[in-house]
Amino acid sequence: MQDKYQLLKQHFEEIVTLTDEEWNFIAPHFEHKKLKKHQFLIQTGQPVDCEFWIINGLIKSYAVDEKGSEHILQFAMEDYWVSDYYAFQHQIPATIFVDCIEDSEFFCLSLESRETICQKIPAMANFFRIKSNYGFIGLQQRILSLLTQTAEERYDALLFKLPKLVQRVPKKLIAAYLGVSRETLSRFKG
Amino acid sequence: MQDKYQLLKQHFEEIVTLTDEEWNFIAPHFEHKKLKKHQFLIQTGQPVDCEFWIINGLIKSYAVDEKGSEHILQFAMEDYWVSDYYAFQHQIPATIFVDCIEDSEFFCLSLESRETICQKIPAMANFFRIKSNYGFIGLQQRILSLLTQTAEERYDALLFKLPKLVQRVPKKLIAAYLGVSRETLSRFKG
DNA sequence: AAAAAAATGTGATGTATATCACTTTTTTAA
DNA sequence: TTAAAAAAGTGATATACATCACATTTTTTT
Repeated sequence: MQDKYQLLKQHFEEIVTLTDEEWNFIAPHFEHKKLKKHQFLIQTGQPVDCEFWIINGLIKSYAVDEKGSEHILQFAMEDYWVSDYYAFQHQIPATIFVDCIEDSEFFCLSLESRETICQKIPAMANFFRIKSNYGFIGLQQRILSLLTQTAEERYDALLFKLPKLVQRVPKKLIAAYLGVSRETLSRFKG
Repeated sequence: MQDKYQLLKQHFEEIVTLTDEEWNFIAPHFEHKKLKKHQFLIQTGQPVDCEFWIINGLIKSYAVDEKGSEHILQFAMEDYWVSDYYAFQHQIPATIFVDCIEDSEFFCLSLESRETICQKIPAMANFFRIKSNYGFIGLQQRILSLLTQTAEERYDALLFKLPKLVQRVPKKLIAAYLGVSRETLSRFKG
């Protein structure tokens, strides 16, 4: 399992540098876990103990509306972070689901651990700051795409940006991510 | 002008604590500026030298599509941060506009200054990390609202959340923020 | 390998919202 | 304080997309 921790260390060191001493402090805060396809990391109403860093597999976070339709907030694959960040940050019950589209392996980090790490190790505060910045920018781009583009344009853009993801998951999930019905999406492009 | 700097210090100290020495290092990196209604902080094609912390007034950031329509990414009022974060982070020309809806006063912070401050003062790395987190969460909420709600539901939610903003700005700007035409918005509610 | 479940495709129809055109009201500036 | 500009309201019409219903194909499970 040690090799999985090396992946995590490398992930941090893409952005900041860590001494061995720092890494030895950080690593024990992360718990390694595996789940199979269709299993949940987070369910609405339940406490959100962790955020997750994906080692491999494919995970989705999504809201379910009154009619029972899914609306996908994020596809998370290897090297991505995912949680119900609203609930995690405020330490309240989850309002979204997070589950595995494929068998997945990941590390769990509690809010308390994250704060401890960031207080103790400035490089990690910078790591999470910079990651969060990029996340923010990505979401702004997505909001612009929702405001300025048609559903078909958003589909084309996603096909261009993440062609493998579009192959990898059922089209109804792509539709739920783009904000379009699966029937309408099925009529695009050809 | 010193009092304006005190507001900025208080803004940081809502989240982290700073020694006098730290504050003396930080403050000179912020430049105080004022602009009048309709003046630009950022224009597409121009370099994005700064992010901005709003002291007072009202500012909007928005994209303009091929047809010339505005799509509003953010309304920024006192105590908010705003920039073209995509361009700012990557140090490329702006792809959105940022201008004043009302006469406004703000502080400017360059990317270089921000990074210097965060490297030198861990508390500030944590400040920006935490701020960025909240920003990320806010954008996720907005994406969910765009995916799950009708235009009228989004309008009602905004009326509930920021009633004063809805009073304060032309409805066509509210429409451009919600992702609905001004005509349709004008038919809501009553 | 067979049966069940899930995903996909497609026609018919409905609807939320966009667009266009014009009028009225309010705000801004000369 | 008057003219000009911007904002707001509203009818008529157009359209992107949703929904429903059902057939077909693909994947999963036993």
